[in-house]
Amino acid sequence: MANPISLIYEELYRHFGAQHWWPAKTRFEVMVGAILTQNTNWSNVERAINNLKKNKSLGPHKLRRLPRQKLARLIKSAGYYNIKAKRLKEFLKFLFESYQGNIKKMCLADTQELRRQLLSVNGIGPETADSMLLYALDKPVFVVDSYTKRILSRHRFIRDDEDYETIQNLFMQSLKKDIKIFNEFHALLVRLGKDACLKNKPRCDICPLRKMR
DNA sequence: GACCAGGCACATC
DNA sequence: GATGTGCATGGT
Repeated sequence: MANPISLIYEELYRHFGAQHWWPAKTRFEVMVGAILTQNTNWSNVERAINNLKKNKSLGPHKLRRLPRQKLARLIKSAGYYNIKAKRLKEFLKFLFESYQGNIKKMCLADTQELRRQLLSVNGIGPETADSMLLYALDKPVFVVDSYTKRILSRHRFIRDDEDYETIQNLFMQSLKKDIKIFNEFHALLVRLGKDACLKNKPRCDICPLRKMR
């Protein structure tokens, strides 16, 4: 298991410790959060989620009944609120048409089939689909996000224009197919990415990965 | 006031 | 098929 990718994992885990992701109570809350967090700071998403909870709307049936305009108002803090309200409605339409609004049924489906279905929903791209699969449905899929790309390309493990699937395959072929590791690793990469040291500089002297350059 | 944040779809060339 | 643009709030 001594490949560069698993060494990165071990180094980040040693440095930051467990991240306890995804910060949500239910599978449905994870899926809603996955759409709301698109290109948006998590603290803004939390306000939106809390508004949905206060309004007692954070469940498949309740959210489906909520008018789109009302939904948009409640999730305003998450930014792009009109488009995200539309995307949530598209997702709910899929959830009810394919699984009768029942997430347990969704869990029973084949991973690759589910991924293909999620990607066919307008507003759900690879990162959102994979976040749902891993963090809501416990499927062994690695989530690639902008931090993952940036960190790996800064450290010269990938080209900076490498595509999603290639990066995902790199992780999935280098690691044990274990949802706990996939969960923790992605969260650790986000944790590292949030560190100021990597933001606007190609290198940083306190980066826990500096030895691996 | 500029810049950024746990993307994605769509237009245009 | 690559590249550009709209979507929008709240923190630094």
